[in-house]
Formats: sequence, structure tokens, C-alpha cells
Amino acid sequence: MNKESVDSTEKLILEAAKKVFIEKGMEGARMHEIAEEANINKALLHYYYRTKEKLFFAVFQYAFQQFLPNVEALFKTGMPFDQRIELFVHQYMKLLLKNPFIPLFILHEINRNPEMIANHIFQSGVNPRALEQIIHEEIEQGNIRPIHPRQLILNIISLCVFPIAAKPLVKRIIFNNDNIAYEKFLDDRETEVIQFILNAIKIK
Amino acid sequence: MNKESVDSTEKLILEAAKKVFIEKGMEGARMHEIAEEANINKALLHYYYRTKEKLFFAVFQYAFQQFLPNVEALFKTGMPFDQRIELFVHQYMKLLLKNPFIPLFILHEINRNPEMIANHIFQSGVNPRALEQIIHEEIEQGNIRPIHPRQLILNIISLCVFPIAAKPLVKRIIFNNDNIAYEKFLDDRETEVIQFILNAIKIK
DNA sequence: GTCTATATTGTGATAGAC
DNA sequence: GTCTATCACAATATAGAC
Repeated sequence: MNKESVDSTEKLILEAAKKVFIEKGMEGARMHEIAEEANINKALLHYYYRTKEKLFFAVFQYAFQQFLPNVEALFKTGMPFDQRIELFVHQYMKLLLKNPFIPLFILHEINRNPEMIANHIFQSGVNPRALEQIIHEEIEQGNIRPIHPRQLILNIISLCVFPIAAKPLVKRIIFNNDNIAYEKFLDDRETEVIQFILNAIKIK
Repeated sequence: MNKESVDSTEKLILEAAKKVFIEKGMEGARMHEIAEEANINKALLHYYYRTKEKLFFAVFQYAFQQFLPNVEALFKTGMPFDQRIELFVHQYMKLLLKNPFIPLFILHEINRNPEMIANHIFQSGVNPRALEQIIHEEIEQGNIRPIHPRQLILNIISLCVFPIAAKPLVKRIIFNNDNIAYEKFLDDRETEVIQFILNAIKIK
């Protein structure tokens, strides 16, 4: 009863398209490369998806969901704020590390085609307003230092996303392409980021 | 004696190429668009730069210098560590705000062509090792909390660069495309980022 | 140095046999 | 549904007149 009709040609194409588009972007990707990746004929791409644009859109839809943080952790009531932050950073960094090309892909395409965002945001379930409210309340109750909620949200996202998006640059400049040191760095980073954020907002 | 031969065709082409390449990337840019932007003929692009690749490389060289933070301020001795951080964030965010497309441009191209980095790093004057040493000493002297220097460096860069790179996304998701609120946010951000970092590393 | 015209190649897309 | 062959056009690049 596995719902994912694993070997269907359509699925095969989508998987190949994900790989190529996410790595090279809309303009950088070639239809023939996607066909090769899927081990099928070029014409089949058009049979199933008609145009490059439509195939790209299917990939974008998938990638965007992967990129948007799952904020569920932040709404778990009965949990201290510290732990909610911790859980969020943990979950989001795990997700990003599994899909390291996605952040850059999303940022690049959104820059190219800003209208594409709006269509996706609304169904995404992300609700910045509710998040801001939670942070606002924590400040009111004197649990954390005063900070503009939007700034805090963006700080957290920045600390999680940027190092992944800039991976090759960071690896080269800071680690001189030393893979072992770099992997160790990423392993440590989750804990370090959590500590950094908590230190920044904690009273006392 | 203005050294920049302001109206020379070569310079004109380079300026137009900067604008188009930095906004659209190597694959997204079109030679005819650059020619149009410079108000000259397409053939002239090749006369001066032979290939698209070579013209692109000239632009990349320029952009990379803009993207690399000027760390000079951090080495100004006799200044407390706090103020050095403050000065750096101030200078870097001002630079980024003046060139908002550059971060994404660099990240995208580096991902596409990692070898390009090495050629530029060495002449860039950036010296992560020296930076790490400074941070290490501050920790030794008990001036700031213990943190791995590389993590701190990347945290600072992340907080400065990511919001610029993700501008359209941030503006849409967090600010619902409210331009006034977004501009206000960016104005405030420099101070907020400095406070956030200092709170995170300060003892007590 | 600058232009027009053209060559050349790459790429998305379609026609039509099986 | 899948393939081969081919079209149509866009984009880089060059030739050659002025």
C-alpha cells in the first residue's frame, strides 16, 4: 500500500528535476540533463509536464515547503520558551542539513520572480504574527530581554540558514577546505547556535 | 586627473555588465541586455571582452571585493572588543545595504563554480586565523564568554548578510510587503544586531 | 572603434512512428 | 507511453564594411 508509486515515469522525472533544478536553478538547468538524470527521453518531459516552466514550478513547490521552518515546536504550550527555541533550532537545522542546496535555490528564484512567493505563502501555514505575539508575551512577563520580535525571528533564521547557504564559501575561507574540521563544525553548530541565542535574550 | 576614464566604452560596458550580471547571474544575464544597458552595439562587448565568460569574470572580481567584509576595524588596537564589533557591523551593514544584490550573486556563483573562490581569496587580504586569535585572546582574558571563535565569526556574518540576501522573502513574509515598516526595520537592525551579539558574548 | 549582417551552436518544444 | 527526428528560435560569437 505504499502510496508513492515509486517507479512511475512521472515520479521519476520529478525526482530528476528536483536534483537538477535545485542545484542549478531555472536558467542553469537543462531539460536534456534532467532527462539524462531520469534515464528517459527528452520528449517525455514534455509529455508529462508540457513546459520547462511547469516542471520547474512543481519543483519549486516542493522546495519551498522544505525551506519554510516548521514552527510547530514554538507553539507547544506548557514548555518553557528556552526549550521551544532549542527544539526549533534543532528541527530546522536538521532539515536544512538534509537539503543543503535548497536555501540558495529558494533565495535565488525568489529574487528572480518575486510574485511566486505570494502564491505559496498563504497555503504554507506560516503565521509570523502569532510568533511575534508569543515573543511579545515573553518580554512582557520579564522572561527575556526586550527585543523587537521581528528582529529576533530573523536573527534565529539567519543563524540557521546562512551557514548552509554559504557552505562552499565558508568551507573554503574559514576551513581552508578541511572537510573533517568543517563537518565537526557543523555538528557542533546546533548547540552553539542555541547557546548564542539564549545568551543573547536571557535576563541576568 | 580623474583616473576613472569616465566615458570610455570599456568602462561603460563594465558598469552595464555589473548591473545586469549582479542582478541576474551568469546564466540569467543576456549579452544583448548588457549592450542595451550600455547603449552600444552587441558586437562591441566581444571587441572589448571577447567572451561572455571573460566579461562575467571581471564583474565577479569586483563583486567579490564588495562582499568580503573589511576587517581592518577589528585590528585597530587600543579599542575595546565591544567597540570593534560595533564598528565592524556598522561598516559591513552599510556596505551591504548599498549593494543589496551582491550577497546572493556571490553565493549563487560560488555554488556554481567553486574553483573560482580560491583564485580570489588569497589576494583578498582576509585572514580568518588572525581574527580567531583575537577572539581567543578575549576569551582567555575573561572579557567574553567562551565560544568557538569560528562559530562567533560566522554568527556575526550571518546576522549581517542573510537579511540582505533574503530581502524579498523577508519583506513579503514578515512585513506583508509593507515598505515603510520594512525600511524602518532595516534602519533599526544595525543597532539591534550589535546589541544581540554583545548580549550573547558578554559575561554577566 | 563602431556598426550591420551573418554564422553557429544550444535548447525548448513538437510531429509522428511504434 | 515512449521513442527518433526535426523544428523554431534564441543567444553567443564572428566577418567585414566604414
